[in-house]
Amino acid sequence: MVQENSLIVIGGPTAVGKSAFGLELAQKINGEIVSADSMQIYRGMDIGTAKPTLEERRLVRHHLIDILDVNDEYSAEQYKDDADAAIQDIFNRNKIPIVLGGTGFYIRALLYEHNFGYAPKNQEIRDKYKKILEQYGKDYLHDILKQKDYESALKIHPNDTKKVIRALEIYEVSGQRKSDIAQKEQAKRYNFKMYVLYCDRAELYARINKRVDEMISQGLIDEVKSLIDNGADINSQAMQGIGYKETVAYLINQISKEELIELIKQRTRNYAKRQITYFKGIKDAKWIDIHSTLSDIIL
RNA sequence: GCCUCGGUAGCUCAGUCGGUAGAGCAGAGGACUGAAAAUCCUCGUGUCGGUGGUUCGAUUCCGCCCCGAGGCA
Repeated sequence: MVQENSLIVIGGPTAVGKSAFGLELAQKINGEIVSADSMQIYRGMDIGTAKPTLEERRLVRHHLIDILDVNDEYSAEQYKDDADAAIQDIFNRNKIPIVLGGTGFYIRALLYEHNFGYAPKNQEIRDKYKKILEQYGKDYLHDILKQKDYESALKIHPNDTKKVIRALEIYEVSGQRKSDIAQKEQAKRYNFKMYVLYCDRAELYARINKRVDEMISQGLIDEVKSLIDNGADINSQAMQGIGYKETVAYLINQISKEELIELIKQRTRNYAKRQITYFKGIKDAKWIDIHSTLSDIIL
């Protein structure tokens, strides 16, 4: 499925300025944007995800934004398929795809061979192991994984029950061990040039703080309220997004408005740090300072 | 003015029956192969408010002073 044509990939932590950068780039090189953002994919989540405006989307075509309902589930594997289709479509129209977003896992799944195997989500299996977890504890759960997939058990910390359960799920659904099907080499699926935007930490955090203040004044709270009024499940994947679950806590009077704002800022900062760590792991990426100009880096 | 309770890591606080101190959060670093804005791992020296005294030794006991909260006049 490797393409002859090359695509451009832009990653980086939240609030670093990816969208503006991508918009400018797309217009210069006749490109279209393929979003790699696990939250902008949901309809109705606009303010809290800093989604590109309709105007911006009119200027440059964006793919994989607003394709899901808030209560829909999604996965990296589905993202890979959807992004493949969008990229193919863009190539077919002789334009350049610009994959842009902060969800590193999606980008990696798209760019490199992962061989997820046939092990889709299976709620029954998850519930079964959750029950075991509640009854017998983390270590017991981890011991089960040790018996079934020793190698994976070594890699996954017993406290990381979410990953322990997924490994068990893979084994039970597919009959294969996660450690067996996971590919080590991770061949590229596309020809691409990847860039990660960065700036120093203090500046990034200042940008985040400012952006959160803007989200609040733009009506984040009303956005969450209306999502809920329209039937959004508080426990859905989408509602776990930063800014959303905190606002829910505010709406049921668990925290004050001041606490809400501080909490969103803090969580967003924590998240940005995790993103940076994740992108560091993508070796083919070139890091570029946000203060450099387009011409400094492209072509 | 008097009384009481506080003043310990950036923040909230614990603790030392006298041998110079530790949690949570923040912050930093890391992991991540069908949930990823999720989930998880590692990292804690700071004039223990100031000053004098008792003591081999005080952040811990005593005196005085400063700051904060509350109470009584």
